[in-house]
Amino acid sequence: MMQQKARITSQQLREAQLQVDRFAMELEHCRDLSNTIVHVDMDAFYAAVEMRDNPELKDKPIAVGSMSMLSTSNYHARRFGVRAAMPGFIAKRLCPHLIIVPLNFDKYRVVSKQVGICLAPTSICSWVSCRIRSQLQMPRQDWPEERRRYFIKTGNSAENDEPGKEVNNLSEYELSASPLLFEDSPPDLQPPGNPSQVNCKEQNKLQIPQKSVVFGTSAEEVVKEIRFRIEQKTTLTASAGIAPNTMLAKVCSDKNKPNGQYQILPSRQAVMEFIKDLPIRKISGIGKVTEKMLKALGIITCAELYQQRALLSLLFSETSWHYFLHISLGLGSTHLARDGERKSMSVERTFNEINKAEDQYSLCQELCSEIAQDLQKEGLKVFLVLL
DNA sequence: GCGGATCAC
DNA sequence: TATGGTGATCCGC
Repeated sequence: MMQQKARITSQQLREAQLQVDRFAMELEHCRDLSNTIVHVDMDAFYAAVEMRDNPELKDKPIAVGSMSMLSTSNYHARRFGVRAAMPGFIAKRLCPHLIIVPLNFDKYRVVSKQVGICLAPTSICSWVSCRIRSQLQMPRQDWPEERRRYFIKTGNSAENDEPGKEVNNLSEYELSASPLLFEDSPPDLQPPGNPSQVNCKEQNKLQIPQKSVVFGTSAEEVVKEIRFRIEQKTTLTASAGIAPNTMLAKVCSDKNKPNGQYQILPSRQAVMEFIKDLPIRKISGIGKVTEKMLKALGIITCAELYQQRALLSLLFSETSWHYFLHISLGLGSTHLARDGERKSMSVERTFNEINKAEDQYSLCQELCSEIAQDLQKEGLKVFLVLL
């Protein structure tokens, strides 16, 4: 490639520059800032689940996997350089006290579904992968304050509420208006009969709500609400990114990790400001090899990627330089469906098919019951309310 | 259409 | 002692 580069004449480069800039102008013309994409990412997911279920592991450096291969580590272990995809025996050398916990996929799957349910009532569309990365498209209309109010759990009652235990406690009101649509909602999360009783009197139980929170309706607030719901339901924390497209939202979700969120406001200027000094390696799709190739051309940041756009169009395939140009302009997908089909049952599929469907209601009903059945197989019980 | 390379997780 | 498994995409043949 370097030889190829050496053969490029300044004339060729000028022509390439014109062609690329024409294309860049078209892209700029089509820039869409009207969507809000949220990327939710669980913090050290497997390790967090293991720590939650075994308090002895708290405050200790742990990793999940085996002596041959680790899937992830907690933040304590990361201080020693212990990372995902690292062989366990090497991690042991870096951190002799490291505790390696074997994988429990069945457990992660259950928690994953729980997190998925936490997304549903705040969004119109979500997608949850088995590894718990999830993205969702908003916006929700303004809901009444009661619907955005939560009581904060106290004590240790947060973990592992048994599915189906609290069915009897569901009130008529909760079924229709509660943000919690699942059957196994802990009783202390029920909406207030009287919103003013913020500092609740004791009810001779430990798990009495003492404080309530109300989330706003901005994207930032909705995402805070989602993370709050996840933490209340699973005792695990999540980070999130909010941006006008999926590519940026994913990068953002990493920015204030763990247990934080970051938003790129929907303006061209905000996007460009964020992109400017961002190392290209942070972008999903740019791996070790591509990073190294571009580094050889003097490209580390997105701004440099843009500067070299003409050269890149001569050295790389069309798909590749188009991809690079999109990145350097801060452009990305503004919708979640990649193609028509996805294997896993998901709310996203529901959303896409509803959009196309002639008989929206009956299809929605059908797919919702499918989702419910799916979740029941995992031992979770849900109400799906068609509005 | 197939296999290799790259990438995400 | 010991460095994964799977699926997606792109590319060249």
